Amino acid sequence: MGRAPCCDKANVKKGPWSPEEDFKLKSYIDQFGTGNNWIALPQKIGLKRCGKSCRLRWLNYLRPNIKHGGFTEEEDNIICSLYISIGSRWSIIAAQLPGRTDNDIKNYWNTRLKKKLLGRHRKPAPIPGQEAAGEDAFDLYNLSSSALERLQLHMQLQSLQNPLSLFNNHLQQKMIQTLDSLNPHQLIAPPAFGQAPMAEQINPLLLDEKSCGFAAEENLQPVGDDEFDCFKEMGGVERENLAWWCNEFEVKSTSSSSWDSTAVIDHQIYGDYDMGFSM
DNA sequence: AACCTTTACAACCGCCACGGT
DNA sequence: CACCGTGGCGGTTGTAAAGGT
Repeated sequence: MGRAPCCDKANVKKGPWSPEEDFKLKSYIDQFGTGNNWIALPQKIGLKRCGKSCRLRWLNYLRPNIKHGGFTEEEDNIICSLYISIGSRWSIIAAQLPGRTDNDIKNYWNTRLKKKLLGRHRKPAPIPGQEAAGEDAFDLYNLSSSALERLQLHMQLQSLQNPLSLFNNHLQQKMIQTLDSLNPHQLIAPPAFGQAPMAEQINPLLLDEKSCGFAAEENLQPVGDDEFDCFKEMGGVERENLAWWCNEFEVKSTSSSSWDSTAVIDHQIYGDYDMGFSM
């Protein structure tokens, strides 16, 4: 037996909110508050809406000091930094951006930022019979799409900062090949791990006050024991083997090397990714 | 002008956590 | 301790607008 619905679906209006509905909801909440009961609220004010729908409407559009659109470059930086480190925890990300809602940020990421930063991945044809050996090979395919996306994004950011390092590192090249040719039957051979960056270069990518100025804010949950969620998914990979992932990532909020995709085009690092997206 | 595709964003859905009973 | 109701969250869908052919 399934759970009971939160409201009577048959008698509930769906779709876009009318100005009248907005007015009813807003003026009631302004006057009486939500009463800590969203489910009962629409009945009180005579709205044929689900309580959840009322809550969403209020939180995303009607409550005071909500900003829509016009994301600044600084906000872009914060969203990207947090997405890399904690993934799609939009509510946490939204908590760092006053006036922004998780829904807004999620939409913005999915429709614009992601394309701007990652480009469009041209799915390659599978290569028959190509398999890599190695007893400690790890299967990138088993990473979630979110984790892959974050790895890819991180590599992109690293290339922005230090384009030459990309070509000096065998593993990174291997990873790029793998991301390009990924299919369910392929494994990647274990790379040579003697080329990890020096220890002092390793930055666990925790966003600190110095670089971003928001790590100390109370709403930001710790990213974990100085590692990325996406790295945690690679259970079979030894931590030190991933050291190269952690080349210092500096939020480039002060220089011209911002998140502008044109910088990436110059380097032509990812030929398989269309970085020509412009906003 | 008509049609098709892409983009942007509002809204819905279902799952999960939590507090009250 | 189990159950229930609710809030919160992230993923997904629907759709209008914009752009392209």
